[in-house]
Amino acid sequence: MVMEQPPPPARRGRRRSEESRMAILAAAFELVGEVGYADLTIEGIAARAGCGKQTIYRWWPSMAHVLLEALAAKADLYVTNADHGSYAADLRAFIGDSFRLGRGRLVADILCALMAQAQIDAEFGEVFRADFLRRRRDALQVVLDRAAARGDLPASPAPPVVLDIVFGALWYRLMATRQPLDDALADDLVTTLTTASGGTR
Amino acid sequence: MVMEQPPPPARRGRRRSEESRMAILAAAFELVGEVGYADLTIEGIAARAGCGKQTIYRWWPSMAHVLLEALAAKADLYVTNADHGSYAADLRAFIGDSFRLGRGRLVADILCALMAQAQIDAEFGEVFRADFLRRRRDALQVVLDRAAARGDLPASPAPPVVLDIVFGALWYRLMATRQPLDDALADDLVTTLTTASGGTR
Amino acid sequence: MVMEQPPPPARRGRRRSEESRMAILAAAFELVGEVGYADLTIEGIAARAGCGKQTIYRWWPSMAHVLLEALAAKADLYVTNADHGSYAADLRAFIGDSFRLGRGRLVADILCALMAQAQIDAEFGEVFRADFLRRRRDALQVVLDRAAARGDLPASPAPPVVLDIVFGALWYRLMATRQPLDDALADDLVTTLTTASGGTR
Amino acid sequence: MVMEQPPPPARRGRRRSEESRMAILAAAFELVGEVGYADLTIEGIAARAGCGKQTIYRWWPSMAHVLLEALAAKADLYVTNADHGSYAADLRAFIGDSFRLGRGRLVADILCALMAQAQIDAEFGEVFRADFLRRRRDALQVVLDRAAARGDLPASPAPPVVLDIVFGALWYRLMATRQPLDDALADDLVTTLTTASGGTR
DNA sequence: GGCTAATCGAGACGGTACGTCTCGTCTTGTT
DNA sequence: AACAAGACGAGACGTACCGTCTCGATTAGCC
Repeated sequence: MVMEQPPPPARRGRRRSEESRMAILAAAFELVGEVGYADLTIEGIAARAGCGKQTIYRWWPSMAHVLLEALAAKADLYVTNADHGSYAADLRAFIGDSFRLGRGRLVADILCALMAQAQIDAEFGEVFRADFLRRRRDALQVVLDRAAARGDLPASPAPPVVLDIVFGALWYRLMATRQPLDDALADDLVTTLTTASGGTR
Repeated sequence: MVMEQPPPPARRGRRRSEESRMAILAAAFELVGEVGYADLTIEGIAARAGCGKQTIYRWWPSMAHVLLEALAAKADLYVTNADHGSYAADLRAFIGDSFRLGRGRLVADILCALMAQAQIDAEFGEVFRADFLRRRRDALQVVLDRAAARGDLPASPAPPVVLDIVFGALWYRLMATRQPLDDALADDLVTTLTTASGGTR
Repeated sequence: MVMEQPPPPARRGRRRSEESRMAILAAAFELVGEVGYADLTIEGIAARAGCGKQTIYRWWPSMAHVLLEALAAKADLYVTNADHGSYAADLRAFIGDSFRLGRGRLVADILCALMAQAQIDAEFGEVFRADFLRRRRDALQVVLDRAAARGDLPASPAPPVVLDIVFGALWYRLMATRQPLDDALADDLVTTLTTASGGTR
Repeated sequence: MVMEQPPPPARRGRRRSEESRMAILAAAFELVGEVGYADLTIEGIAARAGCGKQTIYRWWPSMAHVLLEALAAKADLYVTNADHGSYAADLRAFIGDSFRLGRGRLVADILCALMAQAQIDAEFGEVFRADFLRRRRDALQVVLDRAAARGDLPASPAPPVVLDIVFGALWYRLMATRQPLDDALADDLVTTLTTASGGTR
C-alpha cells in the first residue's frame, strides 16, 4: 500500500491539469483507432486534445508511453488469478481472461503497436517490459506458485518455460498469424501444460 | 496448369543493375548493425550504397522490404527438417537450428525490427507473414506430417497449436523477455510436446 | 477610407524571429552573388542562414520573393524625384539616379533574375509588377505630372509612352544588350523626350 | 554567305531523323502552350514527341534552345524592312510588323520565357542574343542606314539609342506592363524618333 | 551480303532540390 | 509553474527531373 505524504510537497506554481491529462489519453486512444498507430503523431494528439505539444512532452517521454497509459486507463488489463481449486482450473481461467482481452480489435492493435515500439525504441522497451509484460508474468507466476504449493505442478516444463509458452502463443497469434485467440488454443495449452511428463515439482 | 512461355522478356532500355541491388542490400545490413533500426533511413542506405534514392524506391516499397531481402541474402534462414528417425529427434533438431539463428545478435535484432514493422505497416505485414513467417511454419509442418505418418504424433496439442507454441516461445523470448534461446527451453519444449496426453493421431 | 484599428494583435505563441528574417535575407543576397541566381536554392539559403527550410516557406512563397525583399532591404531602390525647376532637369536627374542603380553588377544581376522569374512564375510576376515595377513608374509619373502642371510637357509622346521608353531602354540594356547604362544614353533620352514635336500638354 | 563544303563529310551510320526533329519541335511548341514554360520538361517533350531523351540532348544543349528553334520554325520572325520612301514610313512599317508578332499570346509568352532564360542561363543567353536579338537589331539598322544615306535621319538620338528605344519599349510592354502593343505606342514612337531635335546626320 | 558505325526509343542509373511533414525545443501571454 | 499557441532548427520523407549510361533495334555507307 502506498503511503503518500498527506502534506503535498508544498509545490509552487500551477498544478498539473488533470483535465489535460485525461483529454490527451482520450485523444490518443481515439486517434489510434481512427488513423492507426502508423499515422499517430504528437501534433495530432495535441490538436485533438486541445492542448499544446509541450504539455505532452512535459509528462510523457514518447507517444508510446501515452498510449500505454491510455490503454491502462481504458481497458482493465488486470486479469484475475483467483484460486479455482486446481492448477488446471486456475490456468484455464487465466488464459481465458487473457484471451478475452486480446480478442478486442482495438486493444489487440494497440498491444501489437506497443510491442512493436518496444523493439524499436529501447527506452520505451524498458518501460513496457517492466510495467506491462512483467506484471502479466507475475500474475501467472502466482498461479504456478499456488500449484507448486499444492503439489499440483508437473515436473516439466519449468515454470519460466510455462510462462514463455502461454504468453508466447498469445503474442504469436496476435502478431504473427492473426488467428483468433479461440478456446481450442486455450484448451490445448491447458492440456499440454497440465499433462505431467513425470512427477510434480 | 499454366504453361507460361519462358516468354522473350522483350525488355527494352537499360536493365536493372545487379551491382546496385547488392550494394543496397549490403548497405542496409551494415547500417542496421551500426545505427540500429530506429535510425535507419532510406537516405542513409542510398548514401552508403552509392546510389540514388529513386533506385531504392523503384524496386522496394519500403525500407523493411529491403531489410527482409538483405536478411534473406545474408543469413541462411532456411532451417533443415531432415528425417532423424523420430518426432522427438526431428523436433529437437528443428528447434535447435531455429534457436541457433536467433542467437545471433544482429539477426535477432533485425527479426524483431521486421516483426515490429509488420505490426505498424500493414502492407509490409502481408509480405512478412507470407514470405517469411509462413515459410518457417511450413518447414515445421513437414516435421509434423512425417510424425503423423509414422504414428508418432501425440493427440494433443493439435498441429497448428504445436506451431504456435514453438514459434510463440521463440519470438516471445526474442521480443519480450530477451532471454537467451537456450537448450533448457529447447529441451522443455520437446519434452512437453512429445509427451502424449493420450494416444497418437 | 479604411480606418484599421492598430488592433491589439492579441497574438499568442512565439513571434516571428526578426533575427531569422534578417539572416535569410542576408544569406540570399550573399549567395546570389557567390553562385548566381541559377544555382540559388532554398536549401542553400537555409543552410547559410542557419535556419530550417520551413522558416523560409512559412513567410515567403518562393525564392524570388525572398530575393525581392532582400534587394529592397539592401539597396535603396527609391530614386528621388525632387523638383529641379524644369522637366528636362527633373527627367535627367531621375534617369541618372536610375542608371546609377543599374550600374552595380550585383544589383543589375538580381534585377534581371527577378524580371526573368516574373515571366516564368505568374504568382511572383504579380508581386514584382505591383510592388516593384509599379512603384518605379509612379515615381517617374510624379515628374511628368509636375511638368504638365508647369506647362512644360511636350504634346508627344503621351505620358505612358514616356514611361515605356525610359524604363524600356533601361531594362533592354540590362537584359538584352548588356551595354552599360552610360550618360550618352541618358542624354539622348532626355533630348528626345523634351524636344517637343509640337506644343505642350 | 556561308560556303558549306558541298561534299557531305561522307558520314557513316544512321542519319539524324528529320521526323524526330520535327516531332520534338512540335511537341515543345504544343506543350509550352498547354502547361507553360515553368512546367516544361525535357521528359515531357520526349514523351509527347515519342522519342528518347537522348535524342533531344544529342542535338540541343537545353530546352530553351529547342524552344528557340521551335519558335523560328513556327513563326516567321523576320520582319520586312523594305524601302517605303522615307525614314518615318520605314520605321512605322518595321515597328508595325514587330508589334504584330508580339500580339500573339503564345509567341509573346515564348519570347518572354526565352528572354527570361537568357538571364538565368548564360550559355543560352549568348545564343539568344547572337541568333535572335542581334538579327532584329540588324534589321532595324538597315532602316537607319538607309535614312542616313537619304539624309533623313535626325541628329538625335544616336542610332544605337534608337534601337534601344524601339526594342526597349517593345520588350518592356511584353514583360513588364503586359499592355498591348497598340498603334498608339507605335505612332508615338515614330513621331518621337523622327521629329528632329536639330539637323540630320 | 556481311561489317562497322551512328542514331533511334526505352528506361534504369547517380544525383540533387523540391516542398511537406513531424520532431522536440523555445518563446510568447494567460491562468 | 503549468497552460495553449505557435514559430523555431533540424532533418527524413517521397517525388520530380536532371543529364548520363546501357540496352536491342534500325539504318546507313563500305568492303
